[in-house]
Amino acid sequence: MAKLQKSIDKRNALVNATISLVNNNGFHATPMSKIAKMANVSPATIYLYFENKQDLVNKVYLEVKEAYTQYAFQTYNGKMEVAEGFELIWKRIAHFKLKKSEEAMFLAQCDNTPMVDEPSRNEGIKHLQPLLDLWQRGQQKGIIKPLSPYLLYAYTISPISFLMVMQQREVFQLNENHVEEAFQAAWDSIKA
Amino acid sequence: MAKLQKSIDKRNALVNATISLVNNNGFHATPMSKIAKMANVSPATIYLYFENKQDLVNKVYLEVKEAYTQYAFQTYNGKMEVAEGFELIWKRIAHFKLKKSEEAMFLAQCDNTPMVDEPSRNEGIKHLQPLLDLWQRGQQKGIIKPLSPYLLYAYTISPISFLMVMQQREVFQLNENHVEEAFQAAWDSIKA
DNA sequence: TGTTAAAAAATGAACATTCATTCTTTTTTA
DNA sequence: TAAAAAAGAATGAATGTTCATTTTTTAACA
Repeated sequence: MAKLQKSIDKRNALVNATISLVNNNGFHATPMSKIAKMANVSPATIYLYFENKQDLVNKVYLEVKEAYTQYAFQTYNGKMEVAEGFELIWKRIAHFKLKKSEEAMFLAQCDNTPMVDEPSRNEGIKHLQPLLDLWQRGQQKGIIKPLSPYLLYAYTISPISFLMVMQQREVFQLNENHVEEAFQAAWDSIKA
Repeated sequence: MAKLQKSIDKRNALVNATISLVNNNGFHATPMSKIAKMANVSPATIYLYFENKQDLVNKVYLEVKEAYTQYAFQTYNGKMEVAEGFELIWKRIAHFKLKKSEEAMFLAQCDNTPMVDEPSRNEGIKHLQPLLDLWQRGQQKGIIKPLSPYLLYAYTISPISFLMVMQQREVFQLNENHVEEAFQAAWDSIKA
């Protein structure tokens, strides 16, 4: 009786407040009290939804990562042609990073600092498996250069992260042409 | 008479302790007391060398950034051929990021979080000017594609940052072949 | 259907701790 | 020996977390 009626809205508010505050002030300057205030909730309430601050940030990280890969692979299926699949995924990733920049920014911070703990970070890595599988398939068919997946990732995905940061800092405004150019550069650098 | 006899060794120890602790624990879990302890110094002594914690991290950031670009442009001069100059700089940057991974890691953290303040971040950006000049020269000569410097940076430099992180996490061991491959991919993606 | 009591959720204040910074004293340097 | 540098203890503010209490929800029963 009466289990799990905790408000999903309240939880979402906490997650969003965490993302926003960490993006703007950094993890070090984001006290629980501020998160609570922005979510219109008492500080104590956070502890009904999360064990502690570390658990909160871990969970937010994993959920955002999940949303990210969910978005990236949404319209992809394993039977597509390699080139077609890669273009699809690449553009979905680019779209996510540029349109959902709050989430992408948060991920960048998590991926470049020890603010999430090791287990959660390892968990987060697994989500990109479909892309790794696609690359492997491409390599077997001789469509993609026989390089380590880390190199493939470096050439194709990591540039988008940089562009996202520049975009976010309003130092550079990307348009559709840029995206197409960037995709071509990415594809050219890994196609056999 | 007796000005500036403050020990440069002590200052260096503080800088190095900051880099190491921030890399391993994050800014949020790096108290002044720990920095002092690792540098074999009293907490109060830090305030003889730096105004406060923010000033400390700003200065460390700028000094590491300085060392980075110093290293990157060490053997470059503005009269080199564009292709030659680019290869030189690119490889120096790669070398720095992979060999001096402590410093590179620290920069990555600073560049992806609000832990350094806005003025210092802007100051840090200026240091890459010689590379931007080289690109402009290359574009005038028709050697380099007419793309925004942000795109050029994204295609050529930012992949190394990703590889550095993977290297650091011991998830992937780069060798000389990888570096050569990565350079070729970078150059191919921007040459006209 | 309306009442009620137990359970869950939520809260604000309180707590212990940690932290950045400063104060006072001692040590080192010139 | 005077001035700078360094140290350690002290301070006050801030922070993560918990506690005691109130409010809301749920569901059994009249």
